[in-house]
Amino acid sequence: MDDGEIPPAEMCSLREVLDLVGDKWAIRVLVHLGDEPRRFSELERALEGVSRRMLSLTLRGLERNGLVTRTVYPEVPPRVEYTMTPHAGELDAPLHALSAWAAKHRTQVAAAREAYDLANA
Amino acid sequence: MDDGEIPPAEMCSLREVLDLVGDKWAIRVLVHLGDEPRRFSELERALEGVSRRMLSLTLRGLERNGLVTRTVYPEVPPRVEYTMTPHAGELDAPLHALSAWAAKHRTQVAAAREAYDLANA
DNA sequence: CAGGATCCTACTAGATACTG
DNA sequence: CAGTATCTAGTAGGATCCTG
Repeated sequence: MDDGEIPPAEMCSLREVLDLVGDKWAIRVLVHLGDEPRRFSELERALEGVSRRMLSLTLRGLERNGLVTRTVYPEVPPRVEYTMTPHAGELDAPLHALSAWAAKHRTQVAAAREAYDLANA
Repeated sequence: MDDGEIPPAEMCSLREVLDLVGDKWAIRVLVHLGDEPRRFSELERALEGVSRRMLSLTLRGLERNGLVTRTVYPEVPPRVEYTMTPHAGELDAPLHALSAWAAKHRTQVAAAREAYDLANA
């Protein structure tokens, strides 16, 4: 038995990451944060389709898990800036690897889907 | 502006992968499949907590997207075996990278969460 | 053995309105 | 500006029963 596969011990790690950034908006938020601080309304405009509520919840989750820093400036009108933490920055490489996989296999996946749907019409 | 971050073009790739394996059971199924063919009941026992329904739906989804092959042996009682496709096999490395990140940052994430919860008690 | 069909519930997320 | 609160529709998922 060759053992190139993922041992059960890593499973929980995998689930942990997905619980952190697997939902609909978390990754988009992180990607759009990049290394520049962004304001709430900037993100709201950039992430087309996100509701205020979901953006708020997503940011709170990311902040809670230490992936995003929230800074409030005591001005009028209020200004709040969100920044990626170094932890989140290190997620960049793994995410690249994932998206590379997707790019490479996109057509095959699409073809498989079409074939499947055709067969089960 | 240095540009180590993920360009928007990769965003959709990322979402695609997550749509493929981001749900509760897909990755666990893939991991447990490894390179050995597995039967439905094997998976059902191995993935503690999965319902028949969800295992069935998950497998169908993976099959539809070309990540899993389903083979029916015309025997009595019936035997069905599931196998990872090569495409899915190549997902291994990216997933490793992700779980490595989780392993490395687990304690910090946990600490961040505790701190956050404490602050917002 | 390997599921499909059905029912029912609990959480998710959108829309809208209001506040510091 | 940067959110929170409330209400509601849609969906994911568990339990149960049935079939080739």
